[in-house]
Amino acid sequence: MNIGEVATQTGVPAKTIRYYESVGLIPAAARRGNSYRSYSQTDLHTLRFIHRARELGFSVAEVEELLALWRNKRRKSQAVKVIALAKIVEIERKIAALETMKRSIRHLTAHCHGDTRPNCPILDDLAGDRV
Amino acid sequence: MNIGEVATQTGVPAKTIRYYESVGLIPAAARRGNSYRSYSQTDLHTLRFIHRARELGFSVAEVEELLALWRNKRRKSQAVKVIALAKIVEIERKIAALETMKRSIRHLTAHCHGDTRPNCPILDDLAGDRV
DNA sequence: ACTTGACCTTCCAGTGACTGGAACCCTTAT
DNA sequence: ATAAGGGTTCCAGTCACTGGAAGGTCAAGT
Repeated sequence: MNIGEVATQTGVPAKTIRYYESVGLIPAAARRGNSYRSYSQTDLHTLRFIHRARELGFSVAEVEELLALWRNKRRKSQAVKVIALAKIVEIERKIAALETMKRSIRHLTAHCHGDTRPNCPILDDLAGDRV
Repeated sequence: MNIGEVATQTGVPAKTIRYYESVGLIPAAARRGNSYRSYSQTDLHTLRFIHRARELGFSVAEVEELLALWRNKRRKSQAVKVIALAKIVEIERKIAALETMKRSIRHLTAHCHGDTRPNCPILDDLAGDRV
């Protein structure tokens, strides 16, 4: 299977597949006629795994770990769960930071008239001119 | 005032201040004795504004807009509010995406024993082997 | 006077995870 | 024969810094 077809089948853009190969996340693809990359069903499967893990917020480095675990039939499910739980914590921290930002901005906008006059508490606050 | 002092006073690292200058977010600083950058109270004020805006999640490009608005005494508060409200929407979208990831991972971890055995529903799911 | 250490300078490279684009090759259908 | 639509490589750009090298400057202590 050519890279384009793999891209549509897995949702991973061709460019990204080549990128994954270049950084060693996936092994170098087999080549047909000395130029085109050729992919097997196993490759497809791997790419889908990667795609899904990336969607869940795992970094490429983490996906590498997960892939290794996936391939290792003697793995401990513990190892996988540790990574997943750590990711939840990380996501929660990001959400908390975003919530804080949102609250602050919302608070600011609540006091801004948003009309054609120049007076603006948002700018005043950013400038440190607390009223 | 030297760049180091400005850094401690504003919370913006010296390196970052130079970077801001290099990308034109702040004007080139005055120089003392033909080498050290020298900052005024106005510069401090601007850097604090930038710092706070960045903390709230505004991109450097957006901070540039906000700075221009701040300096423009004939601005309309509308313009500022539009930027702020758009940022809230953006943050909400990010939060929603993170919540989705979190829910998915939490769901997966709930079914993983996390012990020394290899069986792991997390990997099964990533691989697309839905049970 | 000399040295030490803290500060400053510039410039280049690296981060993460792609993405765009140029320049070129290959295949297939018309 | 040619055009469209694949594929290939490699380099540069994104965003917002950050690290590090190599060197200049300054104030204080010996």
